[in-house]
Amino acid sequence: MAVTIRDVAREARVSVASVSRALNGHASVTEQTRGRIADVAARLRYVPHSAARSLITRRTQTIGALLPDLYGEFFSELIRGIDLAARARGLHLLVSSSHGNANEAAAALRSMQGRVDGMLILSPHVDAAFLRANLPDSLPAVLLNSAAKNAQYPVLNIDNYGGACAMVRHLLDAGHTGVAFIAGPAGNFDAQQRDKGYRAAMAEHAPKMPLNVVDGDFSEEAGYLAGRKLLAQKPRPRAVFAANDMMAVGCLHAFKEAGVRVPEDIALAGFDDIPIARYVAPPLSTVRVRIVDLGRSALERLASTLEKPDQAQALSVQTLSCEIVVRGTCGTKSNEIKARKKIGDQSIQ
Amino acid sequence: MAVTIRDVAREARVSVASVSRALNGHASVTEQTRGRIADVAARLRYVPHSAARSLITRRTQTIGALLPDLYGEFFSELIRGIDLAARARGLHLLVSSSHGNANEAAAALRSMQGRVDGMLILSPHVDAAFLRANLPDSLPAVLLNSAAKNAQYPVLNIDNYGGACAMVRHLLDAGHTGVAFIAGPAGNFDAQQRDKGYRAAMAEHAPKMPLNVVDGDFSEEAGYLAGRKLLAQKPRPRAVFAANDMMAVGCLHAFKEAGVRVPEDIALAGFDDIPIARYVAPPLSTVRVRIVDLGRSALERLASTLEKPDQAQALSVQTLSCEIVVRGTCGTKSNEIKARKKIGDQSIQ
DNA sequence: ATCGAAAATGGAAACGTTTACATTCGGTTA
DNA sequence: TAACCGAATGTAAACGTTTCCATTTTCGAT
Repeated sequence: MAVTIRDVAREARVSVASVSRALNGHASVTEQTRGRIADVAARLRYVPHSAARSLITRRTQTIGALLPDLYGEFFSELIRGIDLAARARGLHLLVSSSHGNANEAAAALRSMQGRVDGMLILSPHVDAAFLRANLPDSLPAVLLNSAAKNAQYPVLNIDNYGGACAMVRHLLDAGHTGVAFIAGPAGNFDAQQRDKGYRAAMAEHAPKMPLNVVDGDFSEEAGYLAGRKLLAQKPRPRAVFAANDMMAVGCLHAFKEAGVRVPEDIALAGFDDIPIARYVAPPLSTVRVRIVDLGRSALERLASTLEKPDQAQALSVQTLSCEIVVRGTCGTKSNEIKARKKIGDQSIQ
Repeated sequence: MAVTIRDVAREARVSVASVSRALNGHASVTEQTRGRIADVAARLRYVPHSAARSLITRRTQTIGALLPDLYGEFFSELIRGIDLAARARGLHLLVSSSHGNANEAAAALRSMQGRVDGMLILSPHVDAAFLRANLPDSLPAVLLNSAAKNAQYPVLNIDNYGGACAMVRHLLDAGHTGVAFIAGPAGNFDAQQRDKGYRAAMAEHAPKMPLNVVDGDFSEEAGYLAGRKLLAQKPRPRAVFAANDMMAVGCLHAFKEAGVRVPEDIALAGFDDIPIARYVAPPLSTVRVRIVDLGRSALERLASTLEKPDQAQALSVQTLSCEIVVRGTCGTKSNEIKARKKIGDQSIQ
């Protein structure tokens, strides 16, 4: 049925070994025979059977991406970044969402076993114990936005802390005396780091102001509710920093609904710079995360680990910088394009 | 190194054949031995080597998705739908974007050869000739939003035509005497169908009104330029229907910039219902496409073809219905949630 | 008890590669 | 010319499964 290496060998009057060598660019095969073999292979439309090849080489040329979900612009961009880098290296990409559920994640991890040369794992929930239980030691992996620094895997994080600091500081610099914070879900690593950034910046630049944190869970709905709660506070906050953009958008709706002007009455800022941020009215000031770069870097990190497996460099934690984007909601005069401020180190430790 | 079926067999004091049968749920293996084997396998953390299995079964349990790009909410949602259905069936998902380039698409197709049991191909550009040249006959595939109805593959389309008709009719019913249309890129199948829908609806419901089509390419920028062009027309159009939401958003900016009120002075509508549509001011009326369902249906179609390969049902063209979503920009009083109107057949032909 | 059929199990081939090792073949050197 | 050497090519083992077929076991019927 399908044409195999044997067919090519027979047709080209050589052994299968020569075909293999010729097609894989090994040395020690005459230019002439190589040419003949290539011709025959092309004519027969020969495509090596990848399973057979993987069986003997123990390589699949595929990397797996385990995501908590596939919903929303964040994952879309992340996958795009990963795909970009993967294609540049001739690697295939096997994606799987785990729906947040730990059991499903474990199952996904197990079923990817043997199908991939390495894993990219993005899950705010995975801890070292989970990985030890479900990832064989032999399978290289890179963790994204993970708290598991104790693990034996390289970790790639967003500079949530630095970004939050910078935005809070920007709001304070703009003259807003009090800055409230809408927090993210409790167990989420990103949310925790942003919260820490808020607290640190307040402590440093407005030590006398009380902290003002209301709960949230990264959803638009939670942002809306938080917005209403903030409006009900007796001395109304002058500025609000939401732990992500979707909550900021919900909060903005609450403010509009109540007839509160943004940014005149209350300044507002988010985190992530999702596309929607540019389109709400007024456009949302936020902290930009270069998600595509996150995906790309993660894949490149993994790929280099794959190429030289015994490199100790793998064990470090890298942090990707963010930048604040000033648009309409935070009450600074500056224009969106000009007022970007680079923050954060490219890499820590 | 890795534990193989042999290790399990030795440990359980049976032959490899029995292990294989036990683990694959074949009949004719005692409940007792099955149990013992399962225990040993679990204890040893045995995971079958998928390449070895694929080699002999000629199945990979993986389907490939070829996309023109991974940019934007459309693909994100599509992948989500595909992943949802794939996981439900225990299939893996290999994604690859081709960057629109035909050569790259061909390369991607070739390199997926043998790694997948079937392909989902979304590309407004692929035609029958391309497929014949790059897809082996033996590889099942489902085409999405493709014009290639002459091909030997099942096709799944969005009801672009019906959706456009319905929206134009809605605008006319709302009392807007003239409806202009911002077209999409010339070679794009979706764009063509939406254009046809516009013309058909105009011909049927406003036969005396002249057609009014300006060029576009699905980008926000093109929408903005088209908006300015439309404002410059001597009898200014009363309503504008953009072939997709991004152009509608750009158009909206042009209108706002010129101080033209929407929907009082000009009504506006888009197509796709991307998330941003809800957040612009006023919220954009549009035609909703249930992208997740498109992905899900495509995968299920492919999976059923995989299960019974010789079914003739494969060759039909299926069309997924759209619904119009009335929000703020089209000058109807109705509320977003209530005013959805189901249109289009679930399936044609 | 014996037989036979059915059920359970085992042996070994096959899947399509890569690669270590063996062989052949020119050509160069003593 | 003999001996040798390196390059080119061939042979066959190995990778880890599944499955066909053969063999053994079980068990009910005679």
